[in-house]
Amino acid sequence: MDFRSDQAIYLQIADFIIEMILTGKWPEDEKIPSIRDLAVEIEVNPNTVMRTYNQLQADGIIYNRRGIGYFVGEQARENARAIKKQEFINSDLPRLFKTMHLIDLSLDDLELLYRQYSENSN
Amino acid sequence: MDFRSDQAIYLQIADFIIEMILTGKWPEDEKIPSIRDLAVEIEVNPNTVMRTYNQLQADGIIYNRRGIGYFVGEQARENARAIKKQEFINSDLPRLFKTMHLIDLSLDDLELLYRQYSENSN
Amino acid sequence: MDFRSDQAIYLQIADFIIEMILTGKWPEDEKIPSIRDLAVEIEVNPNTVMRTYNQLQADGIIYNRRGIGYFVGEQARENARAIKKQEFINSDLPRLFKTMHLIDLSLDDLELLYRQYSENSN
Amino acid sequence: MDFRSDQAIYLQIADFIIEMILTGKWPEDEKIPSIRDLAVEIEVNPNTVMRTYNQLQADGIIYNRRGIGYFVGEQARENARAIKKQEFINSDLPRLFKTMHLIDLSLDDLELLYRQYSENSN
DNA sequence: GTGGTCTAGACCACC
DNA sequence: GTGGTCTAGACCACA
Repeated sequence: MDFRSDQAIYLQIADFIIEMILTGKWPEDEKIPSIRDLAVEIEVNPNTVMRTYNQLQADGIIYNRRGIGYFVGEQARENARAIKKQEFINSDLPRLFKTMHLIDLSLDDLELLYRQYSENSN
Repeated sequence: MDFRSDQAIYLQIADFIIEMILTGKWPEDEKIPSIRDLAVEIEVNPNTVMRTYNQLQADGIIYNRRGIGYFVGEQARENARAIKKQEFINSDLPRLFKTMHLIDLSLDDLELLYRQYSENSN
Repeated sequence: MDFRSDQAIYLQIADFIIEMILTGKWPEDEKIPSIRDLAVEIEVNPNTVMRTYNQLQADGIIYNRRGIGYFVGEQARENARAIKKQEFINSDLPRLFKTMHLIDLSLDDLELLYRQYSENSN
Repeated sequence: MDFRSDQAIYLQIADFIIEMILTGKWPEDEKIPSIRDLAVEIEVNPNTVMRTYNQLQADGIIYNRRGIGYFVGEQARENARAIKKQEFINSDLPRLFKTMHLIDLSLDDLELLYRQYSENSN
């Protein structure tokens, strides 16, 4: 796993976990890697992973059983998707549209770029 | 002026100035507010405004006449638009599209939201 | 049985057993569930139950006959009540009163809440 | 400042700050000590203080201005008192009353203990 | 100066 | 084994 430098590592780990959940690779109530294991695997300090887990727990996406580990929460997929969607619509989109307007980029242009992106990611 | 906490203030000021230029409110060669005046008006430290002006000058969007002040540069609109566009396509869009995919938001959904946004901003 | 996360599970189990004893549901010299059985019933690790039983035995509330099981001790009710009372007065109450003072809750308010609680628990 | 060992230090610091706010010693919009300063004063690691500030910010009790510091939030007194009160009524009180019942302690007994406590804290 | 992040390593309670 | 807390110290961006 390699990290971008423009965002905190613990947030990028959170995005990774949310992706695992949203794509169904980590189903509901499944145990997720222990803090130590994940830290070793992605080569970061355990404290950094713990910070990620703390936040995801506060968001209701994962939960924790004492001495056992962390688990994917009930309805984590729905919750995570809802949270992400709200964030997206409330804070990303307005900025997106405003920028599009400023740089004179139409919806059609955006559609074109989207198709290019889709092709490249296949 | 109120600032988001997820981006440096000096960058948000830069965006504001670019918006003024792109929308034509500050035309080419027009004097822009002095560092001190702008700092007072938007209630930030003059150092912060200076940082904004320095960067915009480095980008060729504004220029400065010693002892007189800062001015909108020649072809500032074109330059600013080109810079914004590059930024947008290279760094904003990919993450945008990835998020859209994760939260199951289609281009059609986006179009709908765009129309809602357009109506509200009128 | 579901556990709060703000206290060790083995202590919550101890509270449960003490409650059984104080309310007379488990009378003196009666055999209590085996470690294994209780562990299965409340879905915790047997080690955790063992820890509870060890402590209760050390407190003189239960005793154990090798190969047979654990039993409610002689005068377990009196002992348990005395221990709980000491704990309560020495460590719970001071913090309680301090909090009451901070949130501006009077003895009269407390009395009111007590009546509400009594009604609901009937 | 000396800390009990039965609760995390960062939570005890939070309680201290809430007390400062509730008693009016730190009024609304007042700057609170910087992370470093408070850490030096109470002789803990800055990370520990930061943890406290993070939580209080999440609770809406303090807020932060980039590069300047942390401040007592708007209506922090009301919010803090409300949060504390909810916690108290929902989680402390039921346990309190249950324990009182188990150890055969009446409201009158409690009142007596309260008066003793009040005298001692003067 | 301010906070934010990260690492390294320690100790602890708990399961 | 698990997580939770704390320290020490570093580096960074920002105001």
